[in-house]
Amino acid sequence: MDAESIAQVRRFNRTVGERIGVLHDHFLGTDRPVGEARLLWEIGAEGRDVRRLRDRLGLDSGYVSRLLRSLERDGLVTVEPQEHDRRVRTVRLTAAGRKERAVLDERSDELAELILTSLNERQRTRLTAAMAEVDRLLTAGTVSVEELDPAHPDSVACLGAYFDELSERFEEGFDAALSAVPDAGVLGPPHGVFVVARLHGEPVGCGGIHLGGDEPPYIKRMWVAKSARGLGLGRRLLAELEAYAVRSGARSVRLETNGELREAIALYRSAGYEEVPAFNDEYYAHHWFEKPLDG
Amino acid sequence: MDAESIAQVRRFNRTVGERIGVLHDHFLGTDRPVGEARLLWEIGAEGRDVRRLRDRLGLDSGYVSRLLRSLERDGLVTVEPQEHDRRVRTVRLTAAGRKERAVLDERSDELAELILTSLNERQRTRLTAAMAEVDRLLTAGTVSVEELDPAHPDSVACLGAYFDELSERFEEGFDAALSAVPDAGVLGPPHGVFVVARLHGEPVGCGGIHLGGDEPPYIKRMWVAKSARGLGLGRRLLAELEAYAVRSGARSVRLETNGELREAIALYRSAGYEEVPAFNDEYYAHHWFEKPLDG
DNA sequence: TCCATTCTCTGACTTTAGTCAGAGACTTCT
DNA sequence: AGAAGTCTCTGACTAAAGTCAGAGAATGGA
Repeated sequence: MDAESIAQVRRFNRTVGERIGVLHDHFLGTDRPVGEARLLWEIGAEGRDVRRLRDRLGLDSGYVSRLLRSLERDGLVTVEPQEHDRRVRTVRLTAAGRKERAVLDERSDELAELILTSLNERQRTRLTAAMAEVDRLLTAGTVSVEELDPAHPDSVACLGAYFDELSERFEEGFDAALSAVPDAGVLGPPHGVFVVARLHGEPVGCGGIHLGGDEPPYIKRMWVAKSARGLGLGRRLLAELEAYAVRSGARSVRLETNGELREAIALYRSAGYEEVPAFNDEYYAHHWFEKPLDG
Repeated sequence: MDAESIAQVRRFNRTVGERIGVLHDHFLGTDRPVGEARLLWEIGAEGRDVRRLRDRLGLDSGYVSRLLRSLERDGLVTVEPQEHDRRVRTVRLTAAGRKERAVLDERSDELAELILTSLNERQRTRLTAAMAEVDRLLTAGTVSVEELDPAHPDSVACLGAYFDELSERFEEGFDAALSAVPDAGVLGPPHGVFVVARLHGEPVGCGGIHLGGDEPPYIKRMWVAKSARGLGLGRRLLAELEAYAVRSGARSVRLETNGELREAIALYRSAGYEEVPAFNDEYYAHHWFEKPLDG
């Protein structure tokens, strides 16, 4: 790693820590300890399971419990057992809690404004653009990719979201039953692998590969959630699947795609895929690609 | 302020807070409470007065005192009365203290590396570029500009640094005695104003304007420290001085500059200054400018 | 010289933030 | 049905972080 990059990151950490970190805690924590405020914020408008809260904030279970008790005493939240599993408890904001949360929300806005007001129009535009870039790239660094059973709830959630998106984007809609690999099962072990990307624990992308005897392996169901686009995640999932193919001794990989999916096509081309004649009769495919693997 | 900018700043605050803030404290605070570590860091290689430390970190005097006592017990710092004012005490790092500080330094590097390693080469370049931009603009937002007596030590420091820089940049050197406004005093009240820019309390830029009877006011001694360039500070100082001219009822302002000072010339042109025939006999001037003020 | 002010320190506190070891209610697996 | 495991909670702690009211030394100005 070159020293100049490291020095730049350090300068950034310092400036941002001073300018935002400090202000942030001061702003949020005026009426209420920071711990409680963070918790209140993290509960969200919909309510959340206690264990999720703990995970998200990385706190001890006893500690969270105590914080919740304190918020409950102040009438800001209610804690009730979940319908289906009465061990798990769900926290929900009361009307007062929502109000308090709205105050935090406002404070966040004020802080943001405070940062922007000292700049002129042009600087402001540049700052927000640069912040968006930093935000995107830092977020990209926290996405994890793991192999998962295609039947795992998170895999199923990804595939569902993918199919929904296809229905929306294809003029004729999308029916999984017409698609050549109707059962996602073949994408999992033993003849393949299915990977899921997570951001803060939430599944935000997936992809699978199937090893088919003498034929080159076949990549399918590549998807990235709208909220996680622009992070280079598609490329990363693709690389993961190709690496698996290489480990399995494959000399090339194949995939096909629909003409509507322009970003995907661009990704495949830029990742070294070449268009080839149709190698299957996938109903929704317009383009067939193959990439040689020299690993 | 538009909502989208605010939303972007908030997203940024959140991501950065999670990714850097949290890691930062964890990294620094492994052997030593965060408070002590921050203090140790802030003392710096040269030593620092206790009250400056307090100011910089925004802490209670009793608290700082206690932290220092703890660091002293561990043999990391020495605290001694200042030469000239024995009420003020100066903290200095011992050899052991410098060693401990070097460890913190290394941790900072490691944290920076950690952030970069999860990215590929291209993303890394983009990230550091964007960070530099954010850093610059956030810093720009904390620079304050105030009117100051030209004889104030900070004004004198700026002018000294300015003259040193001119000596370096002009092939023939620079001698203030040959310059048309030899006494900076005329730039202060009652016939003018002298402004100094500060970043974290340190003077980093200056400029003065002199109202000369029937002639248009005359801007002189505009300077920005190397460490503070790229923040749009020159433009800001200029605007400040022009605003003063407007308040004084002037219809235009004038200035002259040396051909070596290319950034300055570019700034003047882009700020609306037009080159005019020489209106004085400043020894070091090559270009004379005037800008109409319609305020 | 005296008085107001500045600066740092000490003692006596409080509040936050967090850890750890169970206990008890509930689910899931066999 | 019984055992093993999950999830949340309580009690009993500790360490860190910070506040507040003086006390005491030193300084600057009238």
